[in-house]
Amino acid sequence: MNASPGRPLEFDPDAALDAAMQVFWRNGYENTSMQDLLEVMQISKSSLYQAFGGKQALFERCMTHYGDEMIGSLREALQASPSGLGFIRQFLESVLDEARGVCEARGCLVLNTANEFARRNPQIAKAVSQGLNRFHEVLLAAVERAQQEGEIPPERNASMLATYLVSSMSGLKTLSKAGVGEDTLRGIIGLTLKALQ
Amino acid sequence: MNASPGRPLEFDPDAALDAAMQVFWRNGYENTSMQDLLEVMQISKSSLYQAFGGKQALFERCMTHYGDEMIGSLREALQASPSGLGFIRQFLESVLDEARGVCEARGCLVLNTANEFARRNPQIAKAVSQGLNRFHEVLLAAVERAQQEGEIPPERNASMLATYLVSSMSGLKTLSKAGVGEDTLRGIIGLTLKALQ
DNA sequence: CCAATAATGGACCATCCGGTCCACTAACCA
DNA sequence: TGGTTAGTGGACCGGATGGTCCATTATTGG
Repeated sequence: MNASPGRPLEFDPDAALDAAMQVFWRNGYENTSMQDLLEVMQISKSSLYQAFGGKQALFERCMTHYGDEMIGSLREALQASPSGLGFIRQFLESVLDEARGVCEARGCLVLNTANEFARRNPQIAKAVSQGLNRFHEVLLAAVERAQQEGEIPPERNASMLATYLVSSMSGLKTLSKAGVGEDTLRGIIGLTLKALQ
Repeated sequence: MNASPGRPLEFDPDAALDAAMQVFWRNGYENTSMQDLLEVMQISKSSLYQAFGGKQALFERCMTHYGDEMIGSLREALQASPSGLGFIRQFLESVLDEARGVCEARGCLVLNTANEFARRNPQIAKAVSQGLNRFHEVLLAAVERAQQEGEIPPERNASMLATYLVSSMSGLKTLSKAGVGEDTLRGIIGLTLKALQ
């Protein structure tokens, strides 16, 4: 009764979704064509429409998928981290990998999308907003933990600091994309961390 | 001998360039079509290619034009401002206009372009880098003036602080595009200003 | 008035866009 | 084995894309 009647899928929907996410992440929405998607997803156009509905619907699922993956690994990193502030530093310093060329400077899918669409598309604006909130949640937990651990003064507004960190990360990602060097990014990170005190 | 032989231009190249810049600024490069450009520039396609060479060449000139305009008015504002730090506050708070709906949330053309192209297009990457440097120059002057006026400790690295301000502005613009509210943006600005001390 | 020069409008181009449709095929159940 | 269900490949769609080309028009200097 688990197996549905009829011909089974010839591809792994999760793998296809992940592949699509990677392309959207690298190139943005407008700059990713159907053909690009079909190539990396290893799928025929019919299957894409059958399984995901269309380009924008697929994109929205990619946004959610991105959030799931990112927030998941961030939560793990926070739990594994010896200190809340250490996690925050590690979070900010992850941008250095891009500058060092360890990985592509493709930024963050949520922030990229915020920049590409602004508020022109309400549906996507909502997805962006949700994505941002999820990042905020994790950072809020990290700030509160750092406060309990005495690394951030307890009287500071934790939610505000979490938002500040999102904003800082956004700026760092953009400057990284603009080709700003590792040392400069390090300096900004230092200033940002000092602002938490 | 000043007048060139042949038929004279029927349009004002500066006005056309400015109109093109506005559209690119609002919609980004990929999301601006030739038709969009022709409409706002009030020009025929031949004239556009004749006068500007093509879409990308026009875009690069728009980037420069944007820098000229922005840096010019920022310099004026800095000179007119009663204090260096006051100018910096005013600079950061300009993002609130977008959140309040006073003007469109179209961000900053240079930062938008950094996000849209990353480093995929070397020519445009160079234009972005130049644009960023020009902003850095003005902010550096503002920080140094604030230091002379005793509003920022003289031992702080002025260039680093200027870069930090560029990064902060970038984050603010992105969050504004993402629909973050005015009060939240105000909070981030407060934290950013405190980091200068 | 007549070449020479140069801007203009608009036709035209191949290509790609996202999306639809349908004949074909593969798996399930009876 | 036969009928039902559903995924797949590929042809096809109208429209938009950025870009080219040329005949026409307007202005110059001689």
